[in-house]
Amino acid sequence: MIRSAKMSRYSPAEIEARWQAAWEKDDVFKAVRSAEKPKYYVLEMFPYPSGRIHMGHVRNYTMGDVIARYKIATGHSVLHPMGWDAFGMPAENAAMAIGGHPKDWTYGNIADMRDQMKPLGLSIDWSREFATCDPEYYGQQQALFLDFLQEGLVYRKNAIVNWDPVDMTVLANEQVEGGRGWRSGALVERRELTQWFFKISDHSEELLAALDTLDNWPAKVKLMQANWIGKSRGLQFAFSTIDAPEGFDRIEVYTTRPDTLLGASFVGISPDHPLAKLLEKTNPEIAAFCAECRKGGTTEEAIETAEKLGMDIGLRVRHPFDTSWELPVYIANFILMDYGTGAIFGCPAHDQRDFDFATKYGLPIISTFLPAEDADPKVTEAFVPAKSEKVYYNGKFAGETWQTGEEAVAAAIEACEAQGVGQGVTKYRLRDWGLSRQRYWGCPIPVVHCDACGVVPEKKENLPIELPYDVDFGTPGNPLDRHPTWRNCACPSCGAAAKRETDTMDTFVDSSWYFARFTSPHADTPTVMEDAAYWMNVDQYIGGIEHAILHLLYSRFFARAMQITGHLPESAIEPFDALFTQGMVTHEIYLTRDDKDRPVYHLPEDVTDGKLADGTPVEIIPSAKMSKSKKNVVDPLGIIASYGADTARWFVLSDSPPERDVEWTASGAEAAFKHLGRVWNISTRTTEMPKDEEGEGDTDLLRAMHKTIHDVTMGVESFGFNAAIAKLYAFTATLQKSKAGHTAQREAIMTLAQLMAPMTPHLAEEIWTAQGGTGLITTAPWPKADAAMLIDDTVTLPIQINGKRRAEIQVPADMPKEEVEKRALNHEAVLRILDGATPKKVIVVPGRIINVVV
RNA sequence: GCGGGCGUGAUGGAAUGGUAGACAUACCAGACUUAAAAUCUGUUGGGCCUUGUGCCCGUGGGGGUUCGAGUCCCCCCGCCCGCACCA
Repeated sequence: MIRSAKMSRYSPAEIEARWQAAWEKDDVFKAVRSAEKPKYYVLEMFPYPSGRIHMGHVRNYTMGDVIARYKIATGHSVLHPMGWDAFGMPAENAAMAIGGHPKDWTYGNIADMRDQMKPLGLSIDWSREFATCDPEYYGQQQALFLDFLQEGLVYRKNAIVNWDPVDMTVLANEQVEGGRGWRSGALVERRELTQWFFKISDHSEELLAALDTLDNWPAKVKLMQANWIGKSRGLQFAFSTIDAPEGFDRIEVYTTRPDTLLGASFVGISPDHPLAKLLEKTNPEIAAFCAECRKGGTTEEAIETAEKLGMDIGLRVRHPFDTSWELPVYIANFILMDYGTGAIFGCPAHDQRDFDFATKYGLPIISTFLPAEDADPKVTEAFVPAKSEKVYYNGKFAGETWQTGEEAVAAAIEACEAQGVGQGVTKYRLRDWGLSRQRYWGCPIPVVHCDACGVVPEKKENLPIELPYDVDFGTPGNPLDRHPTWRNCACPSCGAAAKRETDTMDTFVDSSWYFARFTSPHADTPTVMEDAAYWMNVDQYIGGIEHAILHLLYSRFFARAMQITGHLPESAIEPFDALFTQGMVTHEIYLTRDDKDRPVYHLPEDVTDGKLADGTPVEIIPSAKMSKSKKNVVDPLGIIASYGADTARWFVLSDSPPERDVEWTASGAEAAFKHLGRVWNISTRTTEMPKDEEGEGDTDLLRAMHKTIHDVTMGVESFGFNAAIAKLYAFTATLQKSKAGHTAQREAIMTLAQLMAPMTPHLAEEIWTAQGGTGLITTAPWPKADAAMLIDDTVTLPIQINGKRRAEIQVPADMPKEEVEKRALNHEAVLRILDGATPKKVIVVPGRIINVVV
């Protein structure tokens, strides 16, 4: 039994540890399957174990915690787990930079971060914790991989990587800086390797169509995913070539704008197109050009922003509608082999990129449609109207003369098919997911290369294939490749000596099913159907908008793949019922300049009133993402030490809407702390009040209380935490000024504590106990607003004249519209402004507003 | 370059298409105090005059829809996120 000390001053350091111990002792956050209660699964995107928590974590996990605690109070059986996205490059980089081993570094960081997280008082079931680098986890991931392989969901093909020719190693995109390797500074090249792929593209249509079922996802995320999948309807057809090398008498192209076929002025192929590859073998000029095109990074951004280069390879093709019309063929660096057929036709009049290209290489620019019938067909820039806009087609082709782009495309496909020129095709931009990584600190791909049997899956009983510990990071590249013995194994098929695959998996694989693993985190199969069926789906998923596409799309694919392989029920193929994307925590940047005018950054604690300790004024850059290099960081541990976790939790929720960035300010944190102190003082005052004296305004206080219950409940349910907190501030002020009697005040302060409990659980427990509440506030039922107390007898309606507010009237809430209108028109100010004029129209929105139009 | 989002007082922000600026910070003023801190109370978008129950302007800029726009539509500017090997 917990007895609070005699209440005097609000001292979080003392109460927070005590209540955390109480929750742990009672196991209140242990997720238990229950037959009576509805379940609720709340999950925040798990962190990378960098070693230090930052304010962004505090905000993210506090939001999830508010939901979890609210759901506990509303009678749910709650699953709120935590784990670690623990594989990845930073651990290897640390090993290279400062020595040590990725495993030791990672587990050390996890221990540190767990220690930093626990004082926040989060409602997490720590018994379910795991790290993706635990062999227990990644062994099950290997089992999933083998099942996917058997189902044909995984295959091998060649793909392009960034190659550092000096370090002789593959580079991640972030390791390519301005087209050069980050360590060696060498110009990066593109190189082909055989790699493993998940067949996510087989599910393009499904993943696109199912977005419509995700009612509780932000529309922007669904839109981004839809655009990423990129479904298009176009025409695939061939240009016949003139005197081309053998096997290339046709060049297949795909276009989404067949209606512009009469504006074609050249054919472009990718430097990786089979024809380009053939020609570069014998033609040194073409070889040099292709090599030039292959310089630089592999990102779409790098390719799209690079200067457009092309080379006329001398080959000519015939236009499908006019065999006397010949077009040149260019190799061009902006054409992707991965999309369509790796070949396009260029229509400079209606595509800005083609326009720039044609201008550069002196190619003809032929208009096929115009904004108006009498518009000048001479083109000075690409005319690219929305596809839904009607335009005038000046060349004879297909469909109406005046039609939208969409109509024209459909008509063009139909016409081409009828003439035997190609066929209508639906394509998707989404590519298969390359999962091979030539790195050590990841989940080993459980396959074996046998001279006799080829690529053979490892036997499940040999899992997990564990990473060897004795590796060296002295030289760049994958230490698994260099390991003296680890690769050696017996072929699972024929038993002969064979070699292990040394590639490991993309860390996106690790994070694509962890949410399912949390439902049975220590099982010896990836999931347990019964547990998965009970806890899935995640009812509320919370994380950063930066994961809007890849992580969420991959997870959606994995849920389908796991369903196909019998690891998830059909009901869980859309694993996240509701998604919320939260904003960042930002802070001002403080800087001075050195003698060369370079910025010198200063920590917030070294700056007071815009000055350093020695009086030097600092430049201030507002609202910047917290980053170590800019020194605009606030350490949550320091804040917890000064003010307590409740203050940190309260502040990160109070100042901004959760989906937007919040600026951390010292004064804001101070204010949050003061406010919690005020609430504490009200509780103390209540306990010291005479118990049997009559007060004044009991009903007014309780009315305000019920309104607050209503508003805060709505706020929590709709992620309006900042608005909910504003209501709590207002109610605190009302309570503080109230002269109500003890019974009403006690009810008010206990209710206030309950409404605050999801945000400031320690303070809430302390007040609950001080007021004689039963049990823990954490498990006490959420207060219910009394509907009768929410209805006002009279309402104040603003009166607008021509949309400008000119007066207001008080009327009974249930007064009929006609009566309200009559009263408004007889209002003194209204009569004065109307000055005898007759209103043309009077709009009365009951309970809202009156607008008089003259 | 392409896709998505955001932009409101000195500051963070509030506002189912219906009183723009709730709530908080900061500032200023007052109470308490020998004083300071702490605490409490109050004022504060800009402008105008005739100081009123007053008028005009005001939600990045420009245009539009509507009785009514911060909110919806179009164009522009700025910032942020993503672009498939960062997590």
